[in-house]
Amino acid sequence: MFALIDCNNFYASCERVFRPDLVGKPIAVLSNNDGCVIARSDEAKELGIPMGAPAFKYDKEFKQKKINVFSSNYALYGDMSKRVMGLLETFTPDIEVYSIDEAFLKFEGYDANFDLKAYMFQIKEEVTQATGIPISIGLAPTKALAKVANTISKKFKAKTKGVHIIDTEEKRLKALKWIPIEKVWGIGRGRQKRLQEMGIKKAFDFTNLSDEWTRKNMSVVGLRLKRDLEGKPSLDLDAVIDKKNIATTRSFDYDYKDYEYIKERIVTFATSCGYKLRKQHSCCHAMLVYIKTNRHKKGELPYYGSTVVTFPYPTNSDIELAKFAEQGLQQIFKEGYSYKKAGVIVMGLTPEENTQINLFDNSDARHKPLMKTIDDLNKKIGNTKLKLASQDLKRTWKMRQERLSPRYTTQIGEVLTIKV
DNA sequence: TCTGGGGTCCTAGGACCC
DNA sequence: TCTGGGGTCCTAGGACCC
Repeated sequence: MFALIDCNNFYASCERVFRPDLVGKPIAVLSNNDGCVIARSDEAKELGIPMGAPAFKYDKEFKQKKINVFSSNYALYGDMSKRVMGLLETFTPDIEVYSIDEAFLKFEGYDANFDLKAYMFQIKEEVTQATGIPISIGLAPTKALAKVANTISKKFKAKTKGVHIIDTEEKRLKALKWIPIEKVWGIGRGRQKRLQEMGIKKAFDFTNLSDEWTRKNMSVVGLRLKRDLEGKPSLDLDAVIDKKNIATTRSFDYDYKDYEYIKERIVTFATSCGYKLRKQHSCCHAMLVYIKTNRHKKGELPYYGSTVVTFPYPTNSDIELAKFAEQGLQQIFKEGYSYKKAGVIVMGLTPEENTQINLFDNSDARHKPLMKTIDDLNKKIGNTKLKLASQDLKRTWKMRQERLSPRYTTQIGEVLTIKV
């Protein structure tokens, strides 16, 4: 059996852990730059705050409805996630951390007499008790069905108490006849449209299609999904492996035309990728650089420029990455446009140790100890105090975060103080 | 003025190999 | 007239996820 465990309204719940006065009150969490709503508590959902709502359009409503609004606090969410996942690992060795707030657990070889249902409730209680984060659990013979079960557990919270199990054919059919096709894991906008045109409304209708049709029109991905929904396990736990791509991309606070400004941003994104690469002991062979104009602005010409720079050698040195990033930018930058967003994605990742030595062109060997020194120093004296000369020294990761909560669990200066 | 960021997998087609 | 058969690797683009 597979369990899909997911944290309820995760970011909003994290904010609530250290603010018990907010229990029962509406909470909304904003994206980077305080752009739009990316998480809501149940209360905020009931007040009609939609997912993705642009913050500047909803400011009045936030005030009127007394919604507690927060900037995203990834230091807090990341740490809370680690705590939850760490606890889940104590219940089974077979676990796949699927996202910051979700994990699949696999239960294999349990005795028929073993009460998995009671075990699920035990997990739920222990996690909530130890972290303060409420969770929901779906348990079923396949991953896709566990996802369905999880949806049901949340939709009918009063009845399920946050745990739903699909362990009989009857329950499977009931679930599939209930769940709308667009709510099924793996059915996005494109496939939903096609299926609905064919009159398919529920997951159950989808499972009635032939394997041949599904394979032909939805590739093996669709077919695996269909089998999984039929209760024939076709998706297994994915091993946790190092990332294959690493990206740093940001929207700017305003639109910018100036090459020097964009260059500084791109270089900073490249060094951020370098840091993430070194952290997982990888080098990269190539880098995609892109810039784009503001798609929401009317009357201005839209432009999207992107290019892939391949390197003669793999590297994770900020200095070299910055150089390649600038080369890429020069290829795509066009005067006269106002840019709103840019990004750097490093690709072709290889392990740091066994990089191939090239006869003529190699990463500067001196950079390795230099980068280590920089990383260590930054760790000691504060995040990204030490920078490349091509970065702006005054700029401290310019992001609007006007309603940021304290980093309660990762900064000693920001832990809760108790007054006696 | 203000609209997020970071990933994965699959397929088709081209280039190239023996 | 008739023009093999089987691979690999890479890239771009699509679809999807949280």
